[in-house]
Amino acid sequence: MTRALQRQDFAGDAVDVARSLIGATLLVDGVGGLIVEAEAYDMTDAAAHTHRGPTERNRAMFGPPGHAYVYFNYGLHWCLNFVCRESGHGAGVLIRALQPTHGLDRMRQRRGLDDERLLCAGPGRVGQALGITKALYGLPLDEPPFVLRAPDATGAIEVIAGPRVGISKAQALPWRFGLAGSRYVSRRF
DNA sequence: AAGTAGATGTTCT
DNA sequence: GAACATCTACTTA
Repeated sequence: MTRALQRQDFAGDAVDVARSLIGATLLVDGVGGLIVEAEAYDMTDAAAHTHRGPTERNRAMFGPPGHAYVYFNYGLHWCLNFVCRESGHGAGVLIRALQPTHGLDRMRQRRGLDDERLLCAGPGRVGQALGITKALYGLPLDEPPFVLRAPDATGAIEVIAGPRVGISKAQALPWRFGLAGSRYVSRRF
């Protein structure tokens, strides 16, 4: 059994937190898996929702670390982020892909798909598979329905980095992190 | 294998 | 009214 992540584990820089989350376990109501892809966003970064300061939508990102920031994207997809740094910094990590380990049946129901590899390979897919909605907005990550556990330390975790996906600004920053060799990432690095 | 179009609704200018 | 931290289905090869 690995260590449960505490709110303090999210107090660091978003880039550091994103890297350290690769290999961690994320469950929502018992459904989820290993985080194999995540991206960092920060107020100093033109691609971030928080770049222009606090708004109604991004309010949670300016709150305390270790909480959920959920947003509705392209009119279709719910995406899950973890708030980082101390309050006021507008930093966070977008969960982009999981290797499914828990509640595969539930994921298949919600996704209407059989292929394990496509259940959580992308932020919108993660949102659908885990049942992410506005109801989770601002909730702490160290309490139900969330379960977050540190990566299993028995195996070395090889993390690779690259440019983020689907943004039109700050494209050069290598703030996308992934588990090397994983077939569950949304795209190759 | 790679590229394009369409869906769909909230946020911000 | 444009942009948007995306996904799917469909085309072309």
